Amino acid sequence: MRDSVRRNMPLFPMGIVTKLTELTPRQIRYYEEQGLIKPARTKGNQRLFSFNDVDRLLEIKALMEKGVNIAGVKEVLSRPKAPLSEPVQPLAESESRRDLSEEELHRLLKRQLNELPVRPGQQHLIQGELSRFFH
DNA sequence: CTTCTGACA
DNA sequence: TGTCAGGA
Repeated sequence: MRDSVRRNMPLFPMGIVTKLTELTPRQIRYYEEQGLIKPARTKGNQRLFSFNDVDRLLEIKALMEKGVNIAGVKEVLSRPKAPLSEPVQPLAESESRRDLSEEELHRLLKRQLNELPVRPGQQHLIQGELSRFFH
């Protein structure tokens, strides 16, 4: 249970995360407002997302692409220790939480990094930022 | 140049 | 959600 420290380590700034998740900064900031994620901040108030934050964001994205609204995402993606009282079955079918293993997550991120179009001028920033994760 | 907050023609 | 302003 020592990986949690690394997965919760504040590492990537907004730019990296938007490319990784394919979400807009607006959306990411909004999700934070909704309490879905709590990225750390630098001394300059810049957000620093952890591996877990990105994971979380990907789940949120997946959920919303399925037509789940913020309220729904909040319920489904219930906090680290939120006691799920009773009414937590708004979805009409069997979509249970998807526990991504670290390998799956790494593979997913690698795939996305390769699919992302490379802009002329600021290409492989991501590779450098994430290299430490791909042992 | 990148990101941040607040606001809405 | 997009986008612009004004600042850091």
